[in-house]
Amino acid sequence: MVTSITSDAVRERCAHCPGRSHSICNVIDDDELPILVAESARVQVAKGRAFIEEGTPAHEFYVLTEGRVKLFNLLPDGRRQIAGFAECGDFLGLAAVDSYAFSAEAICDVTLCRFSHSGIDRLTQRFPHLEHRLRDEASRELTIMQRRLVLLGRKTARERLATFLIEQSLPPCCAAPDLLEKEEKPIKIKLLMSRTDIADYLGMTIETVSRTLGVFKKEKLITVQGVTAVTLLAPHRLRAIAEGNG
Amino acid sequence: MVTSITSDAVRERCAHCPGRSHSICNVIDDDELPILVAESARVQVAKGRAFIEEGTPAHEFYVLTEGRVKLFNLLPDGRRQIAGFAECGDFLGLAAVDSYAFSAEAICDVTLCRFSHSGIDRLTQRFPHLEHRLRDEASRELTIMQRRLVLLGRKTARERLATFLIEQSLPPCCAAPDLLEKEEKPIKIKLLMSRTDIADYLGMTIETVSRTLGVFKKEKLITVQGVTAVTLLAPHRLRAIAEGNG
DNA sequence: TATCATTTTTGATCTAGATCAAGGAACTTA
DNA sequence: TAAGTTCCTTGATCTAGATCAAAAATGATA
Repeated sequence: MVTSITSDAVRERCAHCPGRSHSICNVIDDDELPILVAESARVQVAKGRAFIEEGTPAHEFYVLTEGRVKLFNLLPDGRRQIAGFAECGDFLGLAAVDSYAFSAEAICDVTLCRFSHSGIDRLTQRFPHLEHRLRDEASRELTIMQRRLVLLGRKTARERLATFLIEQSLPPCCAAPDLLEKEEKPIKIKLLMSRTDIADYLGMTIETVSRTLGVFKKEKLITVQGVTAVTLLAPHRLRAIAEGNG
Repeated sequence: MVTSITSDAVRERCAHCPGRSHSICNVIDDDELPILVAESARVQVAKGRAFIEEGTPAHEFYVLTEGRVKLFNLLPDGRRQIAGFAECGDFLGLAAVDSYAFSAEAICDVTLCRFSHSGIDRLTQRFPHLEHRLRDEASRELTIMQRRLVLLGRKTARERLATFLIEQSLPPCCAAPDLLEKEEKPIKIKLLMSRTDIADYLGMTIETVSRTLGVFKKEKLITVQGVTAVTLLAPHRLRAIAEGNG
């Protein structure tokens, strides 16, 4: 009786999980969810807390189910490069050979599902297509990385910020700015990260981020409400700038 | 009789393949090589020829078995970011969702094994651990990407070039500069790519590459014979510079 | 509601690295 | 061996973005 209740509760956990549809979990049928649940643990991480540290042995994967997380690397003197902002459904931990190649810190209060490597091994044994799904996930990340290299290596501050704004305007799981509709209504976005985070993500300083936003404002490309709310007035022009035209 | 000869010849092809031990092929037993061969085609690409073009539908993977390849992205106005230089044993094509996220061009005459996606699907069906091996390969690439983001986003020209020289001094398949012996004898390396390629890899200009090499020469960190031969006189100092100290 | 702390914006100045412009080397071709 | 080509180095100058320094806005605390 008790186990049955638990099992139901546990299935609920996945069934209602906001990450379910986008995450790797979407290759597991509903009726097999208990197996998934058995191999995972729900974890809460408070805003500002790091839960993966670069260089430590990688024994776990995470599926982000609620909140946002920043992934980053540090140089010995404190210079920081943010590799990305993970959101609901994202799979964390692929960028690791024996130890993690990055650190992860919660931007707000966060919920994750933690899987041990051995747990994932058991799951891939049981659900062979999960392994393929993981490869897909890795491929997706690699394509994102390619674009990021171009951004950091070859784009101007203006182009970087435009790219960032466009990225932020895209729905989760759609990481391809080019493949988007050309409709021209303003897009409201909420920046959930600080200017410092934006700067460290784009490889620039907070001052340049601030100034460039100022320029966009003057050019009527955006309006800013408060600090975190931005409206993209001319998404297609921003997209052009992001791609190196404009 | 003929088929038997072919089969032998074909097995030879893999058995003596310089990429065999490092590439994904190393998860296939010798006696199963014919299956691998049946799904692959040997391809030759002449120096300077591109064989993967960013944005085109991704239907194939490649294993590089001889020569070197540059992987890159272009902006519409011609700015170029080289994501990496592939070498013997490297697996190409993971950074693709439906279409390739990068272009690939032979730096010298090159030999590759081409696999169709469907061929790889058949192989992973037959050899389930191959799928895991592909994921590993992707993970390895992702860790390299992390380091590259730091380089492009946060390192100085000096640090970038030091990183590059150290990278080039590492044996193929060892992509972790930190994990290396501290021995201090000079290391001779051969740069197989042009200054332009180096610049586009490091996110700088050829002039800065040239000047920074000049600085390293003056500081007795390196000597240069001709254009392509470089001797690292003080690898550990270069390593320190690469990591952001020095 | 006032005070303090933090974050962001704005301004003034500086500089690493880009750009522009010649020279040199090194490779090709005849 | 000479004459192009192409690639690399070196020098002079410029500039995008960094750094330094306040002011303004936002948010937290009491």
